[in-house]
Amino acid sequence: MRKHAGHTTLKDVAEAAGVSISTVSRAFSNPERLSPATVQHVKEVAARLRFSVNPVAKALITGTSSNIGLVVPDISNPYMSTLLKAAQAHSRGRGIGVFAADTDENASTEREVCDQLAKQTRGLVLCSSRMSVTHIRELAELIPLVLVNRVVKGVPSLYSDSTAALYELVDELVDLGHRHLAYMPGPVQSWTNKQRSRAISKRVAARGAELVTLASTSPSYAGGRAAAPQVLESGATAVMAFDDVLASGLVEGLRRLDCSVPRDISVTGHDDVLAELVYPGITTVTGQSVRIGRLAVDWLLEDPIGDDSESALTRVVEGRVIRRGSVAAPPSPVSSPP
Amino acid sequence: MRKHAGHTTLKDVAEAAGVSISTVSRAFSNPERLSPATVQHVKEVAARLRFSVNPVAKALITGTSSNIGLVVPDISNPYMSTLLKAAQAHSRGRGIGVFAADTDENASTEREVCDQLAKQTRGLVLCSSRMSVTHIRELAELIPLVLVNRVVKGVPSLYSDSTAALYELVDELVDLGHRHLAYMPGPVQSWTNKQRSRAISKRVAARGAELVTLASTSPSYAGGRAAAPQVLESGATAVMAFDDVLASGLVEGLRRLDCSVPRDISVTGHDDVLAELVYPGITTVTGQSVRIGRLAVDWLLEDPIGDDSESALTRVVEGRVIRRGSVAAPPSPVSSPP
DNA sequence: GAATGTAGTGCAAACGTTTGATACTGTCCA
DNA sequence: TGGACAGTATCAAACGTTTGCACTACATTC
Repeated sequence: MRKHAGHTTLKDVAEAAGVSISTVSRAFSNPERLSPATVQHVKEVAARLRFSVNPVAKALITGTSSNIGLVVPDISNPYMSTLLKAAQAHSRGRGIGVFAADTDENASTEREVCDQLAKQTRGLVLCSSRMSVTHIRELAELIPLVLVNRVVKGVPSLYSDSTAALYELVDELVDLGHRHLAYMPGPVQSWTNKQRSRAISKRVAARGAELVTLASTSPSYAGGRAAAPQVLESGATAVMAFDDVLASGLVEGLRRLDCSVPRDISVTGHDDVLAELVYPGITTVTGQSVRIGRLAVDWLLEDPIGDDSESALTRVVEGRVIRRGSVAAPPSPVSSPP
Repeated sequence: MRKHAGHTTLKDVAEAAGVSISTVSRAFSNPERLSPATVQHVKEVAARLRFSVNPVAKALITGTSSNIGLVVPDISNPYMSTLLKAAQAHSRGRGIGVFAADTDENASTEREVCDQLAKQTRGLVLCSSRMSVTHIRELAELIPLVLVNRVVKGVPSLYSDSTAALYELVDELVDLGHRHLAYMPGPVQSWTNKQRSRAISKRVAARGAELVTLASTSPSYAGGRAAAPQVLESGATAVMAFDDVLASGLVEGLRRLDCSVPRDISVTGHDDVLAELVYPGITTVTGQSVRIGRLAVDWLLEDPIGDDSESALTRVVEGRVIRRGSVAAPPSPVSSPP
């Protein structure tokens, strides 16, 4: 900050321009209350002195800052980095800075980070928060909040609903002849994981097929890869993974076991990130990261004049299926010799 | 921030504890100047009132904040997200928050972002900065800076030097029999790109082989994939890519052209991120993202008592080769029928 | 020609801290 | 008994803004 070099302040500009501090301040924040001539003069002097207002002093006096915080469990997940990039670009367009923080999937780290952020930002976007409902509510008392991909009653919540898309996917798999499906779960604390799991098991049951939920692993590529033996053991002919990261890890793990996707096993992912990077491309559901990133920022910055009814506190974008090459009919059963 | 709820202040605590504001302040910032009894009493009251100091007021008065900024050209590049995570975790351990910003590979966005950040942070880590030397120097006057993977005279610069590792890689390729190598470049403004390009062409020339530098593409997976036809056309039997992202894109692009890695063409990457995710695993050079992230933070936070000699302004970590499955001997030339 | 209105500008308080200077209270020693 | 000296605690100024209020000067109205 300063100390390093004497930043120019309102006072410097005021002296140089021969006006009062308030006048300089108003030249920037409230120019219509000044004569056009004064405004122009002040702005010229300010530009010459390379003045720009000190955001921390401004934040202190106005009680609000031009920064928002964005908290994510894991920024190396491409879904999150895409969302962050979108949110950031969008905010910049509105003169708002984004304070991004990674919590390493850890609820208590998340809490610390949020407390820290709450006092320096105008609001927080919490992505896939791992905190307890209680803590989230508590935080919401302190600072405006938008929850992404999680719903907590009474707190603005924005998520991508992929129920319909997952139904569609299950239907396609069953229609292709799959009778034994598996679900590869994401982080246990994840709200989204519960949603996806529920949607899938509901539809699989409705279609009279069988679903086994695999043991939960690290929500990473390595985690997905490591789960491959477990998948084979389960006897499933199609695996629906929590997200693309797990799905692509699984595909690689299966390959190492000489099991080919989609010939031997079908695999689906979620979020449509990374899914086109691997071979074969993975059939997935869009996660709408870009759109959600922008919407979250907009909502957070919205004037809270809107009604507070429960329905107004939930916003949804719909996911849809993206078909790539990781799904096929199950291998025809080869009767093993008795 | 506040306005939403009445944050408790020093004043509130002071009243509740029956002491002066300064005493409360010192209970936190300078407890040895108070009697132990007072300190304990104040801290109890403060805890009961859930008080914690307002960082913006503190920043204003002390002229320094407990936040640092970290600026990256593209956070979705796994090298950068790994570095960010490391820097952030490390900073948190030291009570420092990290303000992360993505510049979309754009020098002018970067400049804006830095100016904005400069006034609210105690220092900036600029990763693979795309700004001009002039702008960087200008910024360094304003605020403590650490440059990562770029060297500018007079400004603290930290980078991973992979010259030796690249020499080693070139040697291995040539020793395997490759005579026609290609370099797939990264972003043109990238300092690292120049370094890698120079090291490779120097060594290839020294070994009497031929090197063609491909046209530069978007530094993304899609960019690498799209360059595959150009690679085939070049006649090279081994391609050294700027980084793993490009390398893995290229492998996929080649596969789509029915060209197998490493049977038909050898490919190497750089940074050791993503390189194990794809098939085949890509032979690469470590980028030391985690170590660099931590070192950068440490350096930025160091008391600047050290000498300012030129040598003290450069810190280096060495890259080393990681061998995976993407390198082999060139295919034996099949004489086409006349 | 006095009263009123209005546009432009300045004064000073406030935001929540930190911190050097200062005041208070004992204790100890001469 | 008085003075010196710690050890504690308070006072008040400062950081760089914003903003309600007051003030000036001039134009307009009666």
